Amino acid sequence: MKAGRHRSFDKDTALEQAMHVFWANGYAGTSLSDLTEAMGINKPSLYSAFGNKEQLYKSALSKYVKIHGSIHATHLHAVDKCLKKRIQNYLTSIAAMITDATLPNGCLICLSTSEVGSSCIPTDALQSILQINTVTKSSLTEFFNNEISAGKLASESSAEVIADYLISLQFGLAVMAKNGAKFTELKEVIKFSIQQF
Amino acid sequence: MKAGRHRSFDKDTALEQAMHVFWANGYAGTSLSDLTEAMGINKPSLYSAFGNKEQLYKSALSKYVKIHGSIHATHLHAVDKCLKKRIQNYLTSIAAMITDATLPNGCLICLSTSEVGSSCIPTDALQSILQINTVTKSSLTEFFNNEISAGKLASESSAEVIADYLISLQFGLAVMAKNGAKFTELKEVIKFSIQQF
DNA sequence: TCAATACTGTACCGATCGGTACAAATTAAA
DNA sequence: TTTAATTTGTACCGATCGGTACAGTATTGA
Repeated sequence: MKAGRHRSFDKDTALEQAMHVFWANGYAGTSLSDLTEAMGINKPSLYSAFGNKEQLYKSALSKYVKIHGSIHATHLHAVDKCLKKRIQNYLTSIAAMITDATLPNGCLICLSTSEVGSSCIPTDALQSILQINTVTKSSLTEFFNNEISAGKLASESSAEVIADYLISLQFGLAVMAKNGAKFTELKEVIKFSIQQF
Repeated sequence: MKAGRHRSFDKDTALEQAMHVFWANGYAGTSLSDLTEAMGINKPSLYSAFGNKEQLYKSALSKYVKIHGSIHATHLHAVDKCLKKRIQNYLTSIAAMITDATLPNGCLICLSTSEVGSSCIPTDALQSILQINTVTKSSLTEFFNNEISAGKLASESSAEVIADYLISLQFGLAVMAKNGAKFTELKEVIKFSIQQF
């Protein structure tokens, strides 16, 4: 056990609370007071545990990807279902999350991407955002290439384009959720949007 | 002619420059210094001509809808083309704008909608944003209902759902543009996304 | 018991935030 | 030529921004 006074808060739950604040307000719209209030700690504790606002933001992005970003892809790999149904379940899983009443509306990655190019986003944070989107695109592209190879998807469009289509849909649904769209409405949109498959 | 010193700047071009700043940085990410610098005026001039930051923002939103929001719908009503082609042209027109190198990336309405729910957006501005999206949805719904009545669109989904689908696509493409997507990439996505029609 | 170590709370830092008071400057009407 | 009206630039307002110095308080190991 290390010497010295113990941290009086749980670092992981504090990070989760910070993530929720960024998720609701964006990077530019979040102040340190917003963060410390939600995390239940004061500024020196925040800075000693997480660095600064930008580093906390990057940590929050990572946590978001781990907790709320990666789960949906499991629906894509449910081998017993047809491709169309798997994509529908994938998108529906996202739609459920971005309209979940116990969470902020929308998607943190979509919101962060919307802030790309804003003069308020520090360079390092910007790189994190672009990196996350790059990973998403390449894993979706790989997925669709595998489906094409397996003969489960025949399209004039490349796997890359179809990946872009899915990502566009995710982003679009997330903004719709910000606008107050309900889960049932998004499910209807999803049903309509997957007729190509 | 009214008495008193004349305004030394053109109110309309100043508003247009303010619109570009909000378009690039969002409401929370835009400071008065950003605005006055871009507009080439100082704060008292800004306040006397436009009220305050929030009112200037609402004026910028209106101007955006007028200049960059309403034009695309003309493609939907080109009677000589089939519905699918008209929708493609509509979306392509949007894609061209949100990737136009002479303008900020993305779409101001999409960005504003992403900021809905953030604690930084004043209530009045929020109402403006929601109102714009409501108008878009109802006009698209009306459009699709007319197409259905004219026998040019047969779908299991209602006009409302199809309208939501188009809006979701617009939002999604706009966020893709923020992420650095090129016009040619978005055109491919659009081609894939309109196969239902 | 006593250093050494690590976290907490208070109180502050300079910079910037949105917004304005006020005087100088410019204009049209009297 | 004066008067009234309007805009301009400067210089400022209190509040909040992100960030930190420092003293006090726990805690462990010696």
